[in-house]
Amino acid sequence: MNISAASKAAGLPVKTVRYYADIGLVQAPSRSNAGYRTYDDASVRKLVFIRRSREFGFTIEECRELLGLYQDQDRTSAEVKRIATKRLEEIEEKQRELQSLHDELAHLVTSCRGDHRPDCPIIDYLG
Amino acid sequence: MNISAASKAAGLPVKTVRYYADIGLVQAPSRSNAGYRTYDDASVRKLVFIRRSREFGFTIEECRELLGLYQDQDRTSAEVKRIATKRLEEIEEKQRELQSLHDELAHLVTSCRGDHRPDCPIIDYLG
DNA sequence: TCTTGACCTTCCAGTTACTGGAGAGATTAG
DNA sequence: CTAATCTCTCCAGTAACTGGAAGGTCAAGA
Repeated sequence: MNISAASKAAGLPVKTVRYYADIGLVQAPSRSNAGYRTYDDASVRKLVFIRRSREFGFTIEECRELLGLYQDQDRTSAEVKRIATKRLEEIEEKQRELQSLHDELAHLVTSCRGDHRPDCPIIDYLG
Repeated sequence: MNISAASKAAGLPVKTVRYYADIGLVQAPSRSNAGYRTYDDASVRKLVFIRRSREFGFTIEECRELLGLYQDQDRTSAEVKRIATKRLEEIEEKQRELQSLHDELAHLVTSCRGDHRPDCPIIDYLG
């Protein structure tokens, strides 16, 4: 499988697949005579694993860690749960921040008449 | 006022204040004989304006736009409201994404026993 | 007066996770 | 055979800073 087939199968851009190989996340198993990267199903599975983990907001380094656990037959589910729980807490923290941001900004937006006059409570508040 | 006094007054790191000058967001009004940047109260007010806008998640370019409106006596509150409303919609979109992410991950975390055995629904789901 | 330490300068590099493009070689279809 | 498509490597850029090196400046104390 050449890189574009692998990238389609994994749902990732070709550039990204190459990038993941560069940073040592998922190497192409081998090269063709012409030097083309050749992928097999196992690599594609790893790429899919990474794509999904990234969609969950795990950083590349967390993906590296998860991938290590994914490939490790002896890992305990406790280790995986620890990482996922940490990530969940980060999401919850982000949600709280976003909520207070939202409320404050929504208040400003509703209190601004939004007409052609120059007085604006948003600017007054920011300045 | 030297840069460190201005940075304290504005609540921003010195590096960031210098950076904002480099990208033409807030120039230091003048330099001392020794070449030190000298800030006045007006610059500090602009820095505070930017810090608060950044805390609201406006990008640097949006800050530039808002700063233009802030300094423009002829701007209408409608222009400001337009930018703030756009930002509010982005926040709401982000909240929805984060919520579905949260629910999915929370489901996985609760379904994982988190013991010393290797079977783990989180890994099963991601892989 | 000298020195010490805090403060200031510029410039370069690194961060995160890619993305775009140039220039060149390989492969495939018609 | 040629044109289109694919692939390669390498370089540079994104956003918004942050860290550090090397060196100039300033104020206070011995």
